[in-house]
Amino acid sequence: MDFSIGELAKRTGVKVPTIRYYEKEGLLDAPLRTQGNQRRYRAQDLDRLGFIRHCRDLGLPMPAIRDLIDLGQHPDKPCREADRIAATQLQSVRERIAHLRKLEAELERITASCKGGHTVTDCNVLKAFGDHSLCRDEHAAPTKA
Amino acid sequence: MDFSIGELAKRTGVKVPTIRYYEKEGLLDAPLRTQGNQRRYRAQDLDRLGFIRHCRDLGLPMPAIRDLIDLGQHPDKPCREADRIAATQLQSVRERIAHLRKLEAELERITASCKGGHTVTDCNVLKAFGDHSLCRDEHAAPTKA
DNA sequence: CTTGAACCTCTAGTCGCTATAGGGATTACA
DNA sequence: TGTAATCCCTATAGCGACTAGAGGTTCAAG
Ligand SMILES: [Zn+2]
Ligand SMILES: [Zn+2]
Ligand SMILES: [Zn+2]
Ligand SMILES: [Zn+2]
Repeated sequence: MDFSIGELAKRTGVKVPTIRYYEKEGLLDAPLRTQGNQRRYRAQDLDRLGFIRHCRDLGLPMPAIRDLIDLGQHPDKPCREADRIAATQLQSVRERIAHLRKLEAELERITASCKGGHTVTDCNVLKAFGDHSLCRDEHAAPTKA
Repeated sequence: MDFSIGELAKRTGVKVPTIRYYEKEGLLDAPLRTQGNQRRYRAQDLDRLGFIRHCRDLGLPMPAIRDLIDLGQHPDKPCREADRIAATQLQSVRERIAHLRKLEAELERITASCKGGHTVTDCNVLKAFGDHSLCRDEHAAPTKA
């Protein structure tokens, strides 16, 4: 019925210190304890931790996961908030892809700029790294709004 | 000839605390000081900071930038190391893009799973967030080697 | 009952900055 | 020369999501 934190870790693939961290951050409820102060979990904790893990694997930040857990406990609330979280995350992922694609293009150009010389002086890679005017596009990190 | 840290910040777009941080981390040489202990920079520092900024805008981690700066100061060294840094960064960017594309696909599916009901119970978004078996693909974060 | 694995709390480190506090220096202008 | 505004200094703490370690306690198997 009840199981230890190590057991929970084994069943979910989440490391033990991470589980304790999630509890401290309020994503997992504080479980019951043995007389010797060790945590004992139940099936519902397994579900909750699986939910958290999957959300993390989708890249959601912890505040968003907290909000989703809240929603799951108030099933009569409107679903707008959950939808908005999904849409926001999708947008954020797309922005990151767009940014990385610019970096990819410039890095392709830079790696190609090695002219086969043997020394740093002969090679244009270092110049390409240092000189943005050689770049085709802007590629600075977006201001994380 | 010489200019203050604020002036350097203005000319490069790098914030003042960031400049001090780069100095502490050994990317920028410690500049001369006024009698009142304020930093005074010269043209070569401007170049160096520009180089650093551009590398950061290309996503390079600071150790790689340190290595590139070292190479720039020993122009007779072989260029292999610079080429390797560029190739490594390109590969890393491509892996991140591949990962984010998987997230994008799953998040598209999740946002589309809102069936138009008004409450959390009616809406499938929360279920989709919690249940990886509904996903088409693996999408866990790659172990950052 | 003894052993050894697993558990506990607490602290600090990761990365690349950014923000704040509490002071001192420089500069411009009267 | 006085003074006020603006700049600069150091040192420390915080961000996010963990991870690693120290130093000590409890549990379960034999
Ligand atoms: Zn080369
Ligand atoms: Zn560039
Ligand atoms: Zn919905
Ligand atoms: Zn999934």
